[in-house]
Amino acid sequence: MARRKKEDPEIHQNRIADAAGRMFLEKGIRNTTMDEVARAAGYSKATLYVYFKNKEEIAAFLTWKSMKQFKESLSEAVSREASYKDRFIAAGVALYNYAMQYPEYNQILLSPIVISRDTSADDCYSRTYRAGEEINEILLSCMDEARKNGALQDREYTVTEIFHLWGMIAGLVQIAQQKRDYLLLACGQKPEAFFREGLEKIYSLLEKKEEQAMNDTVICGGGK
Amino acid sequence: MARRKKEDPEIHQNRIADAAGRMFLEKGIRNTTMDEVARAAGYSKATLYVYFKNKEEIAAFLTWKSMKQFKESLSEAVSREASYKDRFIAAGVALYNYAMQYPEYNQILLSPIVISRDTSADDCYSRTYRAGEEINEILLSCMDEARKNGALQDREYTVTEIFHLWGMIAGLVQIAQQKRDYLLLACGQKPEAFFREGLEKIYSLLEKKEEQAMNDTVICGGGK
Amino acid sequence: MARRKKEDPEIHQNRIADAAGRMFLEKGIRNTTMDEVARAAGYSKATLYVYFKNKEEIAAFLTWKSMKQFKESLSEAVSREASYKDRFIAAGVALYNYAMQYPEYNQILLSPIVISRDTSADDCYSRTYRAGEEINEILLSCMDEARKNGALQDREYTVTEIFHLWGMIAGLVQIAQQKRDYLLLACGQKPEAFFREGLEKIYSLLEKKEEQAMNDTVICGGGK
Amino acid sequence: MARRKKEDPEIHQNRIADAAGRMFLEKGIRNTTMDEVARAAGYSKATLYVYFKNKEEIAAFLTWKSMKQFKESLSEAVSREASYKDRFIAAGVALYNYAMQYPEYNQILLSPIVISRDTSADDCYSRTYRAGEEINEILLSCMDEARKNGALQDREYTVTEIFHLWGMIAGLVQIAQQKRDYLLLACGQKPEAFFREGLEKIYSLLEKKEEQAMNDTVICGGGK
DNA sequence: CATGAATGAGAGTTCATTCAT
DNA sequence: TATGAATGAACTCTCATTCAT
Repeated sequence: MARRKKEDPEIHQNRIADAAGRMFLEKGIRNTTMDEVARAAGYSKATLYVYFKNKEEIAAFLTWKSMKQFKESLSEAVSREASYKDRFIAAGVALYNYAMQYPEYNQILLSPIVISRDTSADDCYSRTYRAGEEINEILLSCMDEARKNGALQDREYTVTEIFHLWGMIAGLVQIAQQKRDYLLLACGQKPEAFFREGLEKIYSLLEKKEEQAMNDTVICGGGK
Repeated sequence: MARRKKEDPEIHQNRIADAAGRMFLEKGIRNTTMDEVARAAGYSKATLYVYFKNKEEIAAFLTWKSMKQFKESLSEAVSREASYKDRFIAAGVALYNYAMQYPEYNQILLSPIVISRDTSADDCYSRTYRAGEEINEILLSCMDEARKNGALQDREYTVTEIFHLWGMIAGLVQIAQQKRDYLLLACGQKPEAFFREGLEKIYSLLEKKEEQAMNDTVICGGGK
Repeated sequence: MARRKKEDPEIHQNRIADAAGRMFLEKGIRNTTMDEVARAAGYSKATLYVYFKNKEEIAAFLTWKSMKQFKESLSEAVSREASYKDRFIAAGVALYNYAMQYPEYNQILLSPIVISRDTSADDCYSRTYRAGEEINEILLSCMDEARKNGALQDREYTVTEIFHLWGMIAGLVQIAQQKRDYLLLACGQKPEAFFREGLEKIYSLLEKKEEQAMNDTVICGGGK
Repeated sequence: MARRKKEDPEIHQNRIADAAGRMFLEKGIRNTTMDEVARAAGYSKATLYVYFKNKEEIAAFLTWKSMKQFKESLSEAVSREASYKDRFIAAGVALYNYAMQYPEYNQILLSPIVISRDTSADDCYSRTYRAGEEINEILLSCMDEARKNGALQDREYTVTEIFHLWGMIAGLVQIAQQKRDYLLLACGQKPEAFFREGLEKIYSLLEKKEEQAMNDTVICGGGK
């Protein structure tokens, strides 16, 4: 009873963020006014400013929450699949799904990072940052395990490499998402297929050479 | 005579766009007000709206111009280099440089394309679209030539593949650009180096390799 | 035609100020919202901020205008009356009437002066300041003339003295105005009569009186 | 017991009022928020409203307390001095000092009185009102005594006259206080000296003077 | 009694865009 | 064509005050 105080704020924050999230998805962040958020959340506008510094912070909060969700779906994905390749694909697909579900938060995550020197800070920017680190951890350990089991080329996988892979995959997602109509018109290809094929190519960069031997040519031929 | 009338407006458009371009680079598009653009261009604010439908169109116009510039640096890049690998690298670097110079226009190019069914239209969206197609042509013919000369795997290169490559590269650029500070801190790596390494990896996907020759089927079979 | 630009702003300023003035009189400055002013003036709120920096500036503008009005009624008052005593009384009554008509602006005038070092400035604070100086001039020259004509004690009248008189009179006005109800209840006296009597007392301080002559010198001499 | 209950709230009221008083002096009434008062007093904001109807009432309470203080310094002043003139001057100076110390409460006292018909009421407005009456008493009896001792003109001194004097003096104080900078710049005169001189002039209105005697009567007689 | 929480209301400001001339 | 002027529509922020517990 007495210790409800620590939870209360979160309830309201979530209620507001939920409403904002709905509006943001529906109309986009920029086209959603704080008045609309307030109305949708059932609070007064002033109350919004009690729980969030401003509109950007609501978006940042939702970004963080969406990232947490993504992290979970990612770790679920990599632990669900048996083969290492399937894990890789599942991870990529998780990113793809995330970007499709929350395009705007994904955009925010792709914009310049605010590096918080203060690791003890607990604002949503810091949380987002830390969530990013956790995602890196998941991927790193996943690849390391694969390497040890002989599934991947036998070298140390570094954050740099993670970022290489991540960047490439995110780039594919971006094309699949943003150029969806063009892909359909110009190549007759659905974004999922486009992404999937690209993802396989990226995976081939990691594969051990012997087994890697015989694929590829057909892929693209068959892709269409 | 008739031509003269068509040209006059362009002078003003360019004058406005130049001024806007300077401001946009300096302060970013969103943080530049139409007042500032008007002042910098030496016109009244209302006049801006005579030559451009709105602020977004000014950005679109500048995006198109920057894209033209990029197209030229790209075709220069691929024609300058002797080896096909160098051409590939040069093309990637051209994109990298472009994104560094005009991050905001690059962002715009990465956002959803407005497909103009009306190919005869002459607004800057259509022009941008057509410029995009020309860039695709350049890359396609470049790769085709390489293939014919035996530098690349011997298969038909499609727009899809171009987009795969393009997406991956753009993804690397994005990371290099947006996560610059993080890369320096977490991996001690400069963005150029990060990008360069990733670019080489992507190139390796294209390289002719005896062993690599005959695979794929598997992927495609399992992939879908 | 071409030179209408210098006048236009004034028209709107006045229109806004008029509307604001009406509202201010009706509900008081503090209880009048900018939205109400905008509505009453027939402009949008944003337009208000085109012509006035903020609410305070509207009040300052109206204060200045009311002061100009007062200056005129004052100079009319002193030029209308034949005897010097009547002039003095008329001047006091002018202040009384002013304070009754515009209590809030009078309050503003009684609050600390913003001394503008920049005499070339043309904001309404500077104008108010200059109008104050002009009022001082009127009173000074009026008293000087009276002195020369033998109606007042034969000594130099200084700004300090003007302020002494002014302060006393303003003090009476304030009591008459603010303590109106109390005066009626406790002394059964109407504010006008109360003020009038006090004013006569103050005037007696100036009157030439053989005996008073040297008395005063001492006061002033001994005062410091 | 019954008394105890009456006293407890006062403790809190005083604690709050003290804190508010400190803030008010430091930042002015308007610029002090209830949050600040609450923080300074060590209560929650809502608790402020348990002990005071609203912010204005806190100011009114402090005004009353400051007035009590003034009443004491006034009665001390008039009883301390031997000569009646000195008493008069001391009374004026007491007001001057009060206004300098508590400009905002002084302003409040100069604003329209809330006449409480209900003399049994015990809110701070009534208390302030009664304190005002007591001050009037002090001044009246003081002047009456002076008259009886032949120091002042031999006539009945009324509340009206007290208010005349009071108004004039308060007017001088106001000028000395609010126009301080102007006086220094335009007349090179310090506010204290300015006030002192004016005060002496006002005193001269009361002095016994054979010739002045009947002059005054007429004025007052004619005034009504 | 004490208070955490919520809020109505309004100030101030910004800006892209429109419109009459 | 060019533009001065006006404005709708926000966002951001602040605060006194209320109310349920």
